[in-house]
Amino acid sequence: MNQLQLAKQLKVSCESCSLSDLCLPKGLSPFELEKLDDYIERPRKLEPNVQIYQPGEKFFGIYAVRTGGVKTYLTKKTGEQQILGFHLPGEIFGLDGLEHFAHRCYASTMDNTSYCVIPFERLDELCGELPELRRQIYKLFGHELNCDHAHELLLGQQTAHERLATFLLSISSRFKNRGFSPNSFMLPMSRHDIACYLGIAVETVSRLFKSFQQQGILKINRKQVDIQDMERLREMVINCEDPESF
Amino acid sequence: MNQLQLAKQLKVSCESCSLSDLCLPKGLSPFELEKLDDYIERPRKLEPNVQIYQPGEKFFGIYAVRTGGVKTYLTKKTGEQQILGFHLPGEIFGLDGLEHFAHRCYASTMDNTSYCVIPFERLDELCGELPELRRQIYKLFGHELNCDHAHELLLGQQTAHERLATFLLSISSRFKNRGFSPNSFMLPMSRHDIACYLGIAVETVSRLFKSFQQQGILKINRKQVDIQDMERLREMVINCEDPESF
DNA sequence: ATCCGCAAATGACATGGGTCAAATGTTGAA
DNA sequence: TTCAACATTTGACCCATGTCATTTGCGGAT
Repeated sequence: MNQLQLAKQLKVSCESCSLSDLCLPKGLSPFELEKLDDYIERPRKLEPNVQIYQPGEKFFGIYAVRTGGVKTYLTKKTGEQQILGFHLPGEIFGLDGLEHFAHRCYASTMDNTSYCVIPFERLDELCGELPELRRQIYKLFGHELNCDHAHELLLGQQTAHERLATFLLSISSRFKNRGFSPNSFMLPMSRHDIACYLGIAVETVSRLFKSFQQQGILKINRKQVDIQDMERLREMVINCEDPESF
Repeated sequence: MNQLQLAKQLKVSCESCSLSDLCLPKGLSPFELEKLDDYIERPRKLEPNVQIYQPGEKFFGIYAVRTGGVKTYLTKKTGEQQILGFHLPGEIFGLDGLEHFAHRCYASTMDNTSYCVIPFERLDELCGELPELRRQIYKLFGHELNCDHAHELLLGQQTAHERLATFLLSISSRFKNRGFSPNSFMLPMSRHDIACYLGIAVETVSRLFKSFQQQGILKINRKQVDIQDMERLREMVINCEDPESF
């Protein structure tokens, strides 16, 4: 096998990627997809708890998670962090770099993780030619914004148990969308990260998991979650927003 | 004066708008500006507490505040709202509609307010031709996202007095950017709205204003704020983020 | 001016969830 | 297998804020 063939094999192909209908290429025509495909870097692999970027670092492109999980977060000088989002396979991150073409937050892996990088300059050039790609970018962007808005509602107005319920429903529906069971899944993040995302203390997360379990709403063993009463979980969250849609 | 001249006079001109260096057109060439200008609707005027859009409503375009002030918010079924952002003259809102081409949150005036609407379909067409306009849009997107991230940090990790200090610094620097005094300004929103934005109770806002005043940090009379010790205010907020840049 | 209605401030009290400390699990390295 | 380091759980205590009730103040209408 010569170099060329090898390179071709190694090259990531969006078309063949099992996540392509969840990721950026969703809705693009084969022609458009091929053009985009040429630009995407081969997946990178990282171990758990490795930093991908930090504030001030140059923005190169949009990241797409293939396997594992990534968290994005800000920190206070005193060290506390606020996790902004968890990014599961098929989801993207890195848009925080768009304002100044430099990142504003941190991104780290939570697990063994592989991801693609879509170089932004190339993507932007393509956007000039492909209206459908532009639309896809807008959608992606609007989705990020709406996720952040839902997170603000959670942080500003929900009680601790509402927050945890909202969180579980969100993870559940994201697994479901990806074809996995919505009732039984493995959380990719630590208790500490959950607490940090929800703006509550780790101890509170522990106590709430115990309480949910005692009420027969779920079974939990380390990171394995089994939702036993989805309806009760939904009743705990009474926003005007439909959590399914985030 | 014939109809045509009248129409031309009424037509809003970005070029002549005093806010143009804060708003979308910032950084566009005169040629690009003129093309964009043709599409922008004349400013609309509304009284205080009028709803501009609500969840589910079709997304027509990006809104730019000319005078007054606008708040965007989500609500829980129980009625509590979470204010997502305050939008002052020269600032934009409405990007929550990008995901599904329908809005996901509410937008209401807080004051007598006038605003422009930039029809999105036209804007998008122009984006195909004008790379510099695309870049401007990305910057806008990124800025919105970063503002929301800072808000999440505030809601998740800051104490009540840190929140109020952060809020005052943000408003102050936004007035400053617009050429007004950073030390003396009129808040366009009610105590209730401040509380709702900060995720705390109205009563807490009252008490904190009193406490800040007793400490000689500021003077406050209804909506008139005079910051007397900006440094102390800054010391109260110890994030890794520079609040000036939001 | 006076009155009305709403916004803001104030006081008294209650509590959700934070903090601290200790115990218990879990994992990975040697 | 054992140990060390770290994650998670549990318990006891308490404080920053929320809640509720009342008062005060302002601004618009008459």
